[in-house]
Amino acid sequence: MKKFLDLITEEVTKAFTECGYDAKYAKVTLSNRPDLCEYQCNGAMAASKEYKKAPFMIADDVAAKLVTNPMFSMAESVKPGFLNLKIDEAYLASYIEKMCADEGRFGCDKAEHPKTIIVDYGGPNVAKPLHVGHLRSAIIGESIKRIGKFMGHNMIGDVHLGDWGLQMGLIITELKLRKPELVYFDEEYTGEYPMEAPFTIAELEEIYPTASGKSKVDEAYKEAALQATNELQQGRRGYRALLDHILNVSVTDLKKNYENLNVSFELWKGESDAQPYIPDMVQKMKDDGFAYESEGALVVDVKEETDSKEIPPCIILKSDGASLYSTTDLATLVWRMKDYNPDGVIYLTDKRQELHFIQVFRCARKTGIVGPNTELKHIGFGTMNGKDGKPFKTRDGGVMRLEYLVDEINEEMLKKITENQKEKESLDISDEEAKVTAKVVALAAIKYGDLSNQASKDYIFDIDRFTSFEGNTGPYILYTIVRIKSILNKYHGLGKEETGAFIEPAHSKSEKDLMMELSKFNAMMENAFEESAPHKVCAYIYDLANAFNSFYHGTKIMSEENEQTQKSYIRLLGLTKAVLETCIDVLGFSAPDRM
RNA sequence: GUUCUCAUAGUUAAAUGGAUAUAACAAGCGCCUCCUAAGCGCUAGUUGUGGGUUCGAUUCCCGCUGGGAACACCA
Repeated sequence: MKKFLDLITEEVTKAFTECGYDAKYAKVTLSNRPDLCEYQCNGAMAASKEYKKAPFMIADDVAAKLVTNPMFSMAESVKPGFLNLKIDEAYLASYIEKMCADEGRFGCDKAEHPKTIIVDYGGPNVAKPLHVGHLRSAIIGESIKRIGKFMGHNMIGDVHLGDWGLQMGLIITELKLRKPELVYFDEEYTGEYPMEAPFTIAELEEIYPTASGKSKVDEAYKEAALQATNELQQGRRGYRALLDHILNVSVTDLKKNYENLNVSFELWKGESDAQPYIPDMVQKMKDDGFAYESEGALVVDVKEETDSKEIPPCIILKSDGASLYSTTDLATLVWRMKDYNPDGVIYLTDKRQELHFIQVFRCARKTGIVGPNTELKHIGFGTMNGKDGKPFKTRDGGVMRLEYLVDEINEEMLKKITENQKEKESLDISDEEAKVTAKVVALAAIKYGDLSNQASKDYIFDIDRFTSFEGNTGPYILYTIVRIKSILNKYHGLGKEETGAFIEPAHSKSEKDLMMELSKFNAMMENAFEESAPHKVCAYIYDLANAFNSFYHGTKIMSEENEQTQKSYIRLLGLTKAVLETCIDVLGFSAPDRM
């Protein structure tokens, strides 16, 4: 279905060319003066130079053509050369009606040429609990993935576990110290290893920081850990078996935590999955003459003529021959290209890693790991700060576990719902329902609070503000949906049906405003996908919720006497609800029935 | 030191080069015999600084000031 703005642009373009002006000046935009008009075209001012004519004369010409067009209820030229347009109510209603009929899509067509895009987000380390630093990657990545899916693309989310390197050696070393009798440490052992892990997730979460702490003060301990890491990488059987256990135990726990955030991954690959590809990749880089030795390390030059800053070479192997971050990321690209040949790979990390990705991307292109048809994109997000503007910490200054943060918001929300329940006893919400609802609303508060900001910017995670639930918040959006559900339930509860319903031209200003917002849906979603910008979806549903609440305030739907008009209202409500629900779904949260 | 990035109301955030810069929170005022007042309406208040490009700049370019960040063997 064509975008509303495009339909308008087509008509305006016709008018421009009929008057003898170039089509390129017929650029229509949403009005930034809603008091004067709904859409505007400023092309006359730009055209005045070429045609050596006063801008308002050009605008006058075009306006004269558009006045008689049934698409517009108003087309006027305003000095110095603005062309102001208002949409005809009947035309708008017919567009909204088409949106209603387009079930599930609401006028937003799927991509003609679906792309395969891998989204690399999450990035948790095994054996370590998720902390607030993982929140943004998970939330933003999940939303970008869902927006892409809605647009019809083949989006593949990969959690990209941090499951390689010294941390594994540390855990093995500490475990050996505590339980030397385990068969994993017996080099003579050739039998099957036990199915059950020799530790729980709670123990694992304690073992790692303990080991990490010891390695910093105990040189011999650190040496042992490095040795264990090396043996693991060489493929020592018992250690590989332990790695599998660590992975299993961790992943089970991680899945549970991500599930609570309504975040899921198609792939649970990790850094360790890239290791088998490293030797061949490195050899090829050497053979092709890209990789050379510099200061003891193996590097690939990635600087370009046009760089305004120094881009250091991409390090492929450390002086001691070991691989590192960039090696793993490059090797990961090797298997991603081999297994999926994606049209794009999107990485979500903290924006401080920007240079790393510039190096990796350039290196991947230069060495031919990634061809010219695959787009590599790094979305660097800003830091989640506390109220003081500094990185988010617990009250005693530690790193806050994600679970605790979520629990805290859940509790706040439950309090709020219980209070509301006391005020409106007619709602009759059970304790059980309140609990479930609290979780749903809390998640919306957290996600909307994050996603409504531009990803690249730092933002302030203010629990007090997010739990106050007024204004531009997730709960406000949910509340709007709940209101609509409530009316629809009442309507259907009376045994009424919408058969034969169609959208009537708006009966009021607020109803027209609501329709105008709805008409922007397809263009908004397309734009949000192209720019990987979930905050645009947030801005849209906020506007839409506002438009609905104004309409709701001024229109008594259940007491409307004209049956056909009431049906039209109900149909409009149904569309509003569906669009809002579609939007919050791509943002990664959902609405309760009551709150 | 070099480079990048950000700077908008008391606060938190918006704005493909367009008219009178948009909201929310906080402040003040009003609206529940009416579909959930977690709502609606109203009042007051902002583009760090100096230049430039343009008919027109929050937006593009250059300088300054002030925050944040990155700068080869951590991830």
